[in-house]
Amino acid sequence: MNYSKATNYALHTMLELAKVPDKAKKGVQELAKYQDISPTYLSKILTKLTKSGLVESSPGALGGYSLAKKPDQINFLAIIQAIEGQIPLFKGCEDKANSCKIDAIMREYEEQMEAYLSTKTLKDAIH
Amino acid sequence: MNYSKATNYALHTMLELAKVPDKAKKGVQELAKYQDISPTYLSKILTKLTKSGLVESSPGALGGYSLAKKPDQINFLAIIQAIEGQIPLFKGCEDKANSCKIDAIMREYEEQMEAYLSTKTLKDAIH
DNA sequence: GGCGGGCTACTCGGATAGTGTGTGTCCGAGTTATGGCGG
DNA sequence: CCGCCATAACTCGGACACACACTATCCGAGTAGCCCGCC
Repeated sequence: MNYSKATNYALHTMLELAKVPDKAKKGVQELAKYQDISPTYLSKILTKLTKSGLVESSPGALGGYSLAKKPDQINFLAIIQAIEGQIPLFKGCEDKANSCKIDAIMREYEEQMEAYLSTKTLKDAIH
Repeated sequence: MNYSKATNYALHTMLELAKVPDKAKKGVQELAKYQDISPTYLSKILTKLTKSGLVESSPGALGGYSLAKKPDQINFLAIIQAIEGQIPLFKGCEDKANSCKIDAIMREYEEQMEAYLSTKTLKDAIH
């Protein structure tokens, strides 16, 4: 139970994109070199971020990626869920109906965590 | 990123042990049948719980497992960490020193989660 | 000088391994209550 | 009737397959800017 490396890469990549002024484009090569990973792998991560509507891609020469929204409108939860998926972090006992208190506690726990991550935006990460 | 099935089994097993009055013993066979898993596998889970000091085992005939403490003294965090280990759920950038704001946010997030799970005990799960 | 085609740099997406972890099973060893046997 | 011993039931721990997700790479396809040559 821990977040994948891809989530870490995604957060740092988003932070890099947030640092440049006003949605400027950055190429995968440059972003990958910053974190010492292969550009091809980072490309797959960026694809997920694009499909989630967090970044925008410009194909062709001089292309690259840029933020789709302003840094203060992108929260951590959206980034994490874009990579990890929206799977619940605890699969309770589906069969034994609703009498299971454990499920209730874990579900409440999950909601609280999502609420916390929703309040943290990229703007908070740029000091 | 989600909790393993073993954690789910562990929580339900602990809950079963908490339901019987005053630290009564229960065999692995009985506990396993309750969740439709093999007794051998559940035995491995109970071994981890024993090493963490959450349950006590009685070898020999008529042996079994029982809670080591009272239900209101066993919180969810202890059970989860006994199974999952105490690994941090987010490995930040160790090399790039302390300037990384992402690490700070995620560390704070982790602390808040542990604080929440510490307040929930087995007693809360028995209604 | 203007226009079009090839070139290049970049993203996009799928296919494909390697690797590690979680899941589950099997087997032998150690431990203790129970029942039987002999004294 | 009492004590010793074999047996059974259970836990304990390691070793071992198997499946799946994560990680990472490679390759082909598509797209857009740039340069060169032709008209």
